[in-house]
Amino acid sequence: MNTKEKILVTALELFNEQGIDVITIRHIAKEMGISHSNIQYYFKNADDIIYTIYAQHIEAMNELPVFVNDPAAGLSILRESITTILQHIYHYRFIYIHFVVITRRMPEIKKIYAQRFSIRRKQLLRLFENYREQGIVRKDVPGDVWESLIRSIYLIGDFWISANELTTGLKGKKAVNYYARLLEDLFYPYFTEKGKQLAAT
Amino acid sequence: MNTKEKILVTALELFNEQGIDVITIRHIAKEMGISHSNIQYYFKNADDIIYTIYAQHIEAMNELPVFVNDPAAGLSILRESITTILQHIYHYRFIYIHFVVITRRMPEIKKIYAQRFSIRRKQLLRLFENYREQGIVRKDVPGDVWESLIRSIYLIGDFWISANELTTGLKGKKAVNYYARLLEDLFYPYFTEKGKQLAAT
DNA sequence: TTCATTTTAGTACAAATGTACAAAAATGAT
DNA sequence: ATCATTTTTGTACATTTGTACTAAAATGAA
Repeated sequence: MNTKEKILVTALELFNEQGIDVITIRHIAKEMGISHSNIQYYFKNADDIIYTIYAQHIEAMNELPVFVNDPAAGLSILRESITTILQHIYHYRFIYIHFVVITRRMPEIKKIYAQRFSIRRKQLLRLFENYREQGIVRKDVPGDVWESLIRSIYLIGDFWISANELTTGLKGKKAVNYYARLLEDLFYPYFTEKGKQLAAT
Repeated sequence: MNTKEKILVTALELFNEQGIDVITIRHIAKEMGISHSNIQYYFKNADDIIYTIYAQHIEAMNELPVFVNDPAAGLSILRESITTILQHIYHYRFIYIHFVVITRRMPEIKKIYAQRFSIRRKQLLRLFENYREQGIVRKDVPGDVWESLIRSIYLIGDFWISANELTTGLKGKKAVNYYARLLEDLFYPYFTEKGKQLAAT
């Protein structure tokens, strides 16, 4: 691992533990045992590091094979997709803790975020349609409500990290599992009898 | 309005507009046209102001007559309660933007938050039970799922402000109405036919 | 009016941060 | 081994912020 990569790893660790309002380039340098000028050689400032880490995260997320939609898609796809995504989010949790502040300082990130949302929204809508056709979820739910559900899923997906720190304070897998379950429970009332049976297995 | 009150009002405005990571005591003083030492006379530091504003907010919230539960409680109670609460949250929106950072710096706030959650949770559980007995919502939903629903409502309630800034960027009443609707839609699949009819009026 | 108290202002200082720059050290191709 | 390039370090400076302290101004009771 070269210096640049080490900086990114150390920065991620410190940001996750203490927050971007506390950690400066000098802290990262001290933690690594190098001079802060050395970090400056690779990154203009702390925001530059944050941006790079965010880009890494988004790239990793975009490459995930989640919500893949084959005609006989089961509920495991939904479940596994949720867990995988939450794991990635947990790994980069500082981003979500400081999401608004980060986007205020770096508006480009907002655009990247909006693109991702748009893609995932369509994926989810298709998956739900698929489930409807398979009789796994109810057919009597208006389109508006599905749209709202997707918004809610996204909102929870983006801020469960913050909610967790505010309340239960779960760590690692426990946190991921707890909030994966919360998201799954959001679907419960949409299941048909068939859906419930499928969900119980 | 005396100086102390003016400080709180000005601070709230600046925090809401620009964030606690940007606004210092000196900014508030400049905005008010007074010396920063004058602010220091009333508040030890910026955190002291934030804490005072938070306490104000919680006090106002605790006095709200929301989720009141009479035997024939209709859906309007739920709806109006949601809107009222979201309005208050919007007024103090900077708190929710910086919630984690604030609680990290002032752990007492976490305790106050936990108390509030516990009270509201019971209120909501009772209201749901009431609705179940009235046949407004379904009786075939496990207790776990109700618990999850409350958690989700709370999570969205605490972070819709952030989500809004990240995406739609709605202002004032438009924001409140949009997210009130989002929360209401969360209930949709729980309604019985009677509930749906009631909701449509 | 006098005088104690409250309120406001001015100033000063240490610490931290972002930033810039020059020099030293390390690296690697020839 | 030489030398250009890359990497790393040390230092310095302006700015901001929290904080403390003193003095001035305003207030109000006697």
